[in-house]
Amino acid sequence: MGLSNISDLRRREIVEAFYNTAIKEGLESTSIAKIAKSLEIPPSLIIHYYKSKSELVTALIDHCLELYLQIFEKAYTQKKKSPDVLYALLQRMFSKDWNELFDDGVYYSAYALVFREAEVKEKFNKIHKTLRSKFSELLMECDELGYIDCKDPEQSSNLIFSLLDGTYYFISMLDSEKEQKQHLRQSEELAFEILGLDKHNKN
Amino acid sequence: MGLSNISDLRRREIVEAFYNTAIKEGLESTSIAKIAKSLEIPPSLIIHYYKSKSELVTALIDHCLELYLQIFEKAYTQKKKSPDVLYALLQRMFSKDWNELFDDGVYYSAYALVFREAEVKEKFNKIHKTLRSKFSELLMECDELGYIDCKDPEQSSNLIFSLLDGTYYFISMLDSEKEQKQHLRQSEELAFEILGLDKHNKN
DNA sequence: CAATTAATTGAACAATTGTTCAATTAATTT
DNA sequence: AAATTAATTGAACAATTGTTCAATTAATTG
Repeated sequence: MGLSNISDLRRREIVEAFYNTAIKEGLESTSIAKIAKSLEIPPSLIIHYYKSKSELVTALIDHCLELYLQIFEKAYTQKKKSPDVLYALLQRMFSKDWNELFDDGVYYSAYALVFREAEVKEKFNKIHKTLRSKFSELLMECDELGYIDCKDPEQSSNLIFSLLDGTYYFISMLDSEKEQKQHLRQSEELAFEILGLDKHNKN
Repeated sequence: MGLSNISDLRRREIVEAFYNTAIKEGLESTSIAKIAKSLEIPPSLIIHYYKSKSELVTALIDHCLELYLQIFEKAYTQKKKSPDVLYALLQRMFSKDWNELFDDGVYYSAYALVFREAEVKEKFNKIHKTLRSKFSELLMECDELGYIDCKDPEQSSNLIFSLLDGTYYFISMLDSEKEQKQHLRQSEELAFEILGLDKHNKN
């Protein structure tokens, strides 16, 4: 990472403090003063690195989306053979620990901005499309190897992501972990079906 | 509706002004003063009807969820035979006009509170479970009539809702209506498949 | 070391936040 | 019509909001 000079370090430090404060207090009710307090610096120093609040919010969204992207990237580079990658990835995607890699509260707050700020909409759109097309490529490879039965990889990718996003959306409302896991299992099963795979008869 | 006395009317009026202001300005940056301004009343009158801001937010969430519920309820009571209801409902659910019945920006902002306020979490949970179980009942009826092939209606209901929610989540990031519709069509198709139905060969 | 650039501080700013309260007007009841 | 209750107003509140700016300290360069 090219965080050479002290300026870039401070900038990152500030955004991370923003992120951590937002987890506890909520994105919209996290003020510059609160971030400053958590870093034990004066608020004016924050404005020295980010000219305005909205610039800071933009930086946070970039930070979040980058983090989100990295979580996926990591999964792709773990194993070698495409089918192994796919199998491991699917299993992780539809699991609780995957979900806990990232704070959903902050994420949804940021997501709400999509409806008012075109720039934010674009950012989210870009990341999600990247994720889907990467997954689509993986599906294509697996299909060529005869590991899955997938006529339209792009479509399957979309469906699996929609299913995934919708599942996380729903389980966030649930209190019991048991229920959450049950829903994840159901969705995972359907994901495997979409790909013409039987989860427990890995062939 | 039992909105007899002037007090209840005012209360509703205030919440609706809140909702409408939040559509434009965002939920979190809609202040009591702004709501008051839009109604041309002093802020103190709002606090007279809702003791605090958080009480007002609670009322808005109730309003939103009620609205959301009503949209579904309406669909159930339109036709008589279960299969017709199901077919019409599915088609509407996965359509753009359905999506436009409600402001998603406000909805997601409210949803973000799920992660910090247990009370809000409970409310959302309740509504969504109600919706899913109602739909599940409908599936059961349709299955008994041999219209669909559905081993586990509850599970199918969950999957279809997850798919639906995830689809709306994604298309909110898209600019072009064409793309949005395409994704909706894909998801709708899968929904029909889940139920063992062929959309265009209605039998 | 001197000079320059960058980082940090603290005081001050107007505007807005949610909320309180006493005073006034309007509606309802006796 | 008088008395009581409810609705509405406007002024005031301390606290916090984002932001500016001049002054000071620290780091880097010549």
